[in-house]
Amino acid sequence: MSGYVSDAVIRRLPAYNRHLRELEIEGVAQISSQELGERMQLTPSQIRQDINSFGGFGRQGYGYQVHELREHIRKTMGLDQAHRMIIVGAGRMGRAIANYASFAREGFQTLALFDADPEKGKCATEELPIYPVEEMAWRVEELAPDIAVLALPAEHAQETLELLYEKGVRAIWNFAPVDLHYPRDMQVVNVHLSDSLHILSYKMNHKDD
Amino acid sequence: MSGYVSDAVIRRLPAYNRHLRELEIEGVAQISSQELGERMQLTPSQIRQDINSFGGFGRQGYGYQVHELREHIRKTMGLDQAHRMIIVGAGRMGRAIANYASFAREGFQTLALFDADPEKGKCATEELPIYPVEEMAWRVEELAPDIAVLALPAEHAQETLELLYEKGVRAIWNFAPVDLHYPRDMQVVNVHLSDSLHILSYKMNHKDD
DNA sequence: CAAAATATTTAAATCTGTGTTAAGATTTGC
DNA sequence: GCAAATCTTAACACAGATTTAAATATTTTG
Repeated sequence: MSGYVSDAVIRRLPAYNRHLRELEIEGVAQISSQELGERMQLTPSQIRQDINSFGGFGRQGYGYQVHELREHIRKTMGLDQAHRMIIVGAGRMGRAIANYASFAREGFQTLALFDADPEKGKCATEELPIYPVEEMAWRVEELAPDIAVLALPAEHAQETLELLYEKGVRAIWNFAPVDLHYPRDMQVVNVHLSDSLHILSYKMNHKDD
Repeated sequence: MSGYVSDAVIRRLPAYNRHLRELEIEGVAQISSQELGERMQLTPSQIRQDINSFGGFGRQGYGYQVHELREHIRKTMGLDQAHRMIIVGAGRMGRAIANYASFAREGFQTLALFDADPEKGKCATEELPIYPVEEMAWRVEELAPDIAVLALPAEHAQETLELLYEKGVRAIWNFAPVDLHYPRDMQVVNVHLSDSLHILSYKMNHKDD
């Protein structure tokens, strides 16, 4: 049990969490790999192998305890801990993320936004402060966020990452359409919206396969 | 040359397009897999194999013509054609997408938004109409979009997809945190923001690997 | 200008990670 | 206690990435 967790499994962990949460809400206490597989559109064998790789409990002839399994996954993903976020770039995307309530509910608290033009887009009813980028260096030291969201123009993403690294930030959630370079001890996850839309476009052009 | 294009390559196509575009802007006319590999953080061999799989010409002892290669990739991805989009859900995310200028520049035109409460969020300076969801059925027939963006609560995503399918929409860009079921002749690409953030959280908890 | 050296892609072979299948082991429920 | 259900583990198969060898183009040099 509980050995090396492969990349492929890590990418599926959030889906497990999501589906198990639904099951909990529905009041399902236990489930078999067969049934879970149908819901998640995965083969039962893959589910068994996945779950086994990060700590295999599951009772033979019985299935998995929904709550127990979910708690284990949540802990593995670090979702039992609170996270402090800042958002760099207060355009529509930055503000949309800032106000996406479910992140806060899951323990990802947004502390502040930064923008080159802090006045823009004031209309939205938000209680979060928008600071000018010039203040970022010292404010970051003060706020001590552990995650920074990059929702700014591609051309400023790399330099911003470097400043944030200097100030102690070690995790980046990047929405800028650029491939960043970063030190080994920094964690970066990209959300390349444009890429994603282009893949849809590709698939539309190749319905046959 | 030009045989089966693997899924892994398809996911990398947008990155190729992005980097080649940058090279074009910089005025670079030709490039070797070696040099491109450094920029993209891929091994030169992978780049050569990738490019070869979707029609590879590149001149031996010379490299690839930047413009020619990019045009080929753009055509492969269907980016030479215009696309008509509607957005279902006019919350912050929906409106952020609607106003993301670069999509329009790339030929993805947003025609309209739909929302259960069409009055909400009127402050943003937008020229796009927001229609009530009740009108979706007939409006979709009239507008004839080829892509629908789902930026609505998870619980309404599946039924909306089904209605859209009925009305002829065959491509979905899904932002709702749910795994949709859909017919074989429909193309769906997911942007699971929450999942992506959770993966970042996981990585922060496992810096060692 | 021809021949050798260099750079670079192409194509085939190998390796690695991931998913699937199948056999074995454990628990449940009657 | 036995049959059915279900997980666990190991073996197998496949896709994707890397390495190696071969082919071809360009540049250099005498």
